[in-house]
Amino acid sequence: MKKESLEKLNFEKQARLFKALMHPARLAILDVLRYGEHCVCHLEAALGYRQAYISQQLMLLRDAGIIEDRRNGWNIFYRVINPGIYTVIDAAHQITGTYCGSEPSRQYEKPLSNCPCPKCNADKGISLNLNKEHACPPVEGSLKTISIKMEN
Amino acid sequence: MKKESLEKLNFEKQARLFKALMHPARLAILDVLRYGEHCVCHLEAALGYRQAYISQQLMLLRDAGIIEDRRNGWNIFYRVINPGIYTVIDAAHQITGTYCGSEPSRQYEKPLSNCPCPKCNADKGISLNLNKEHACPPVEGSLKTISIKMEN
DNA sequence: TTATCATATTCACTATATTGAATATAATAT
DNA sequence: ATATTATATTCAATATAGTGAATATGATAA
Repeated sequence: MKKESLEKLNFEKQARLFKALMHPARLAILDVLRYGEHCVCHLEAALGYRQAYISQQLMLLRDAGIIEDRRNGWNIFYRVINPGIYTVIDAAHQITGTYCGSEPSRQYEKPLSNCPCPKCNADKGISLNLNKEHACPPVEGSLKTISIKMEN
Repeated sequence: MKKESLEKLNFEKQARLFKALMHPARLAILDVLRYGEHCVCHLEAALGYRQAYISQQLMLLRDAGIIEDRRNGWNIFYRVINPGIYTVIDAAHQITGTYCGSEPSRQYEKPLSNCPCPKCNADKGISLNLNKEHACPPVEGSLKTISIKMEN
C-alpha cells in the first residue's frame, strides 16, 4: 500500500477512537470504570441514566474496542481493555483545565445504596462468585501523564 | 454549583475537545501544524484537499479553541495554541498502534513545489516579512508520552 | 414451566456533522 | 479604480449520531 493512503487510514483509525470519546455519557462511564470492572446496574446507580441508555453507550464503546464484558450470573461486568485510554483522557483533562494536579476520585468504588449488584451488597451475605481474575482493577493507581521533550 | 453538575460540565468540555479531533481531515491538518505555523495554501498543497474544505475544518478547529491564526499579507498562518494537544493525539496513536516508537515526520516543513506561500519560496527571492515571534514552531521536538503508576 | 431480574436490541424521530458548490471578503499589485 | 491572490463564509443536500419508547434475550429462581 502507498505510504500516503496508509497515513489516511491511520487518521481514520484515530478519528474513530476520538469519536467514541466525544460523548459526555461515555466519558462518565469510562470514569466509573477507571479502577475496575462494574456491572450495568452500578453504572445506572452511579450516573443516574436509564438502563437502556447506558446499554446503548456501552454497545458503542464495545464496538469501538474500548471495553469488553463478562457475564456473572445476572450481572454483566464491563471493563476497559487498554488502560492507555486514560492516558488520552487525562491528557485531554490537562487541556480543558480539569483534573489538573488533583487525583481522579475513587467514589464509584464504594458500594452504592441504590445498586443491587453483588459488589455493592457483599456485606449483606449475597453470594458473590466473583471471578478473581477479572475482579481486579486493570490499573491500580491513577495514570499520570507527563511530557518529555526529545532530541531530534 | 453542585459538585455533580460541575462534573457533567467537565465531561461536556472534554467531549467538545474530542469532537474536534474526531475527523481524519482535522487530524491531518494538526499533523501538518505539529512543528509550527503554516498557511492555508501550504495545507492545501500538503494534503490535497480543496481550499474551501480546509478553511471549513480550520474554522472548526478555531472555534474549538485548538488553533489560532495571524495574517501576513496575502497569507493567513495557522498554529496550534496549546501543544498539549499532541500529547492527546500521541496517546491515541499508542492505542491505535500507529506512530509507536517511531518519530512523527517533519515532511511538511520542507518547501512544497506546488505551494505558493512565502515559506515555500524563500529561496526564489520572494519577500518573506515573517514575524519571527510566530515563525518559530511552538514545540521543537516531538512530545513523547509515558505513563507512571502513582502511589495512592 | 413460568416468573423475574439484569441487560440488550430495535425502531423511529430528531439533531448535528459532513461536504460540494457558489459566492464573499480582504490584501495587494497595476 | 480594477484585477488578482489567498482565504472565508453561506447554502443546501446528505449522512451520521443521539435518544426515547417499546420490546427481546438470557440467566436464574420458584
